[in-house]
Amino acid sequence: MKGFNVLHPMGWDAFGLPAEQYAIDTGTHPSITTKKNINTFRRQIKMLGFSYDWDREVDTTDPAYFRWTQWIFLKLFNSYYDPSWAKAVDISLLEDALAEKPRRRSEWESSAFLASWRKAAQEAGNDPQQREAFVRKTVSDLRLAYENWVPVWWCEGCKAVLANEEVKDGKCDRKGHQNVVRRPMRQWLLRITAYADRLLEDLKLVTWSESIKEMQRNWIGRSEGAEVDFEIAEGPAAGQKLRVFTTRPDTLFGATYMVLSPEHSLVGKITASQQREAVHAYRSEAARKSELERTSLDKEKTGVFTGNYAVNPVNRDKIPIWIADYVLASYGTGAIMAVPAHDTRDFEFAQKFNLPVIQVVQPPDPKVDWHGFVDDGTSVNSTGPDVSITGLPTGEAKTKITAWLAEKGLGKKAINYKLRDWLFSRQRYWGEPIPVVHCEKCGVVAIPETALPLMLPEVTDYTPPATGEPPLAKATEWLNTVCPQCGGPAKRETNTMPQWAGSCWYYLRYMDPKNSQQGWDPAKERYWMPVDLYIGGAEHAVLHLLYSRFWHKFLFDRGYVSTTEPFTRLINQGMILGEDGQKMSKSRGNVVNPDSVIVEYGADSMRLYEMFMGPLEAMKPWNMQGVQGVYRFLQKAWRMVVNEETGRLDPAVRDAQADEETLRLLHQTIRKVGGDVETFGFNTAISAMMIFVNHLARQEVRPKSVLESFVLILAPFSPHVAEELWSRLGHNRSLAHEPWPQYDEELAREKQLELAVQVNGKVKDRIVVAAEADDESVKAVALASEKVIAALGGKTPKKVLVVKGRLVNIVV
RNA sequence: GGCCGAGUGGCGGAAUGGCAGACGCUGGGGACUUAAAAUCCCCUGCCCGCAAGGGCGUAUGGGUUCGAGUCCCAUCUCGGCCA
Repeated sequence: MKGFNVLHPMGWDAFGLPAEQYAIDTGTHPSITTKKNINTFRRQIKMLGFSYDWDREVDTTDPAYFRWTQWIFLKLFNSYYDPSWAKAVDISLLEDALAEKPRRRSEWESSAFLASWRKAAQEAGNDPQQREAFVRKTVSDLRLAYENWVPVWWCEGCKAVLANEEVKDGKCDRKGHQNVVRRPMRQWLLRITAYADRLLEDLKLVTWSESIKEMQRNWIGRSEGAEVDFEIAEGPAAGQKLRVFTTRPDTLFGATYMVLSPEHSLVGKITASQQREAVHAYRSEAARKSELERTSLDKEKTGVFTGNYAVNPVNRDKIPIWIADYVLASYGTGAIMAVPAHDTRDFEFAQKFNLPVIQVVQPPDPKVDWHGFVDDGTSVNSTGPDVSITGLPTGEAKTKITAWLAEKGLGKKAINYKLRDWLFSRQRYWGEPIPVVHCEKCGVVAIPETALPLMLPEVTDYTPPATGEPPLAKATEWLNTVCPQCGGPAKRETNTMPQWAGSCWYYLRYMDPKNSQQGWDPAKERYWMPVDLYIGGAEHAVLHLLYSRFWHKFLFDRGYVSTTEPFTRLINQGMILGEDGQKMSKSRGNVVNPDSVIVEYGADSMRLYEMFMGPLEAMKPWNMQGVQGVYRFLQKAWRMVVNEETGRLDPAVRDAQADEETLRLLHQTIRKVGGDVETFGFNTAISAMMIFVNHLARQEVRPKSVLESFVLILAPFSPHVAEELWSRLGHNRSLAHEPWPQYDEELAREKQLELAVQVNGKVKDRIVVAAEADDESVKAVALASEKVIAALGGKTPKKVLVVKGRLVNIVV
């Protein structure tokens, strides 16, 4: 109606566990269940009359779709991240550089990153075989999609690996299974950490709510500090370096012990024999706990002494090395220097195990206790044989000690992120197959793009083998294949992609959904991108939205998209709760089924009520009586036009001139509704339309032109009723082709205004003045009011304030 | 524990620093009807008062301002995310 070309699509992100679980339980192929559910959702959505462009419908489980998900995976597999250029680059450049191929020499010579790897390759030796092995390892280590053995959450109940975010309170968040343990497995990972800084930086380019941005910042968790090397003091590992990350290098002199995470690779080597048993027992205990349990502040601290010591580089002190589960292998280096005086967790731990606490920071306020003081202050007791930071404020102390460490080769400035690489494989059937094979001779080999889509094998048994291998391992015919590189025997990758994969790029497919030659046509991409408005639940704040941004930036680097960010504006619609104010759930029995609401009140009432309930972003409870309310409004709007007795146009509807008041209200309503739509204030837009209908329904003459304008502004909210009224008003073309009504500022203007008159801020009277009256005459009318004179009680006003169109305040 | 957000009638919620409670629901009264539903009209924040009228009110306490639901400080409660 406003003449914009709007792409308003709908699609289905349909890979995932529920359909697979159902398949395991019933033997029904997940694609059948998925199709059935899609059909139900589509029917319900169509019933509500949303004007989605169904020609653009996508389904992430459709081979014509996931072919391109797999294609993006291959692009990731065939790229490395070049920090000196801060972008992803085709892996062939790395290969050429390491092999010193003349091809693209000037290109690879200009990368400092490639230069350092070339140097490493030269140092690997001159033996061609050694050299080749080094190149091969380096190339596979630097890919953006890579394999690694990682301790992952293994759910005994699901027989599947869970992502960190699927484990809540040490339980499986999907099915509530209790038996979740850490276990190392071969996994695929995507190097999202390479993009950490850009994902952080570019948040300033998008119009999202501050809270969502903040969640992403916290999730990425960038912190600046230093890496410091301590030396192992005793045993066979003596002299080896134990690296820690700390955000507080200024507190190094207060380090009284060290803590390794139980999983740390050095634990075995450094543990003294008399402590071996205790350490082993503690490690297996820790494997069962979730990070939440382990790092919770109110939890009683636990830990075991390894029997070994480390040397503090700043003062040569020998300090004991412990292991404790409050240190996580996945954060920093998996080891910390403990400064109990100025870290809450270290302090608790030291108290419990009677470890020394040394003050090294003086709080700015001398009344504040330094025990457990974690903020900035002034360094004290921080003088060693070679360096001193005593007397320096925290900021300067950090800089000085870090510079000293770097100079002595004992450490360096470092930035650490909480963000981990994205665990990108699942041991499941119902997901996109990862398009690589494992060849005995060539290792991991990507299948050629022309062989995509790589289909899932048809199977009858969806249960995973108890070995922990994915279900696809059972499909032997599919599994055994030939290597695309050497033609020898090879096995297909049996892991599938996680549910997030398909939804990472679906917005791009909407722009060109039927293209069989490419994922999307670059010209169409340039025309439509970026997504102007993205509406979704806040539950996607960190995962989907971060993954999607990561893929988009990667595609940008490789030249496949033209924008650095995919979603310009993001709005999080609030959740609708059940009538009891609780989250809707089958078990609570408070679920509202749209089908039955539509049968009783119609689709327009359902739509209108959802918009009228309150602000779009707020969480709000459903209320059937509220539906009844908007239903009444629609009925009234209907009767304003159609006579219920005759079923024809009401006699009050005439080709008449509208009176001044009606016309004014109409133009005010058009203005209000139009403005509210821009700001997503649907609830107040509907309220304005209610006021309009309440007025017009009372009129004995209802000018047809006024009704027509009203029906047009009602249409986006209540399309079915509006179309029908439009037709009853004598039109035989859909109103969707009509222009949005314009309002006339002059006609919308009030001619007379009622102003409040306050004496010392309290309302004493109301006066009516002409809208264009100047301040002086308004003042005069206000001061002439009897009630005002009475309230003044003979006193002379000190000041009289006139607020245009609002009120007069008389100060005495 | 940290970060973010929010606290307004019986309920959902309105309110560019300018008349708090728009609009809707609920409840009450009335009209129409044999009756009911639907519809229409009136009332509906709390307290005092027969009334006219007055007082108090946006979680709590303070502050800025002619004027604060709105801005600032502190506290409490709830929600979300993280640990």
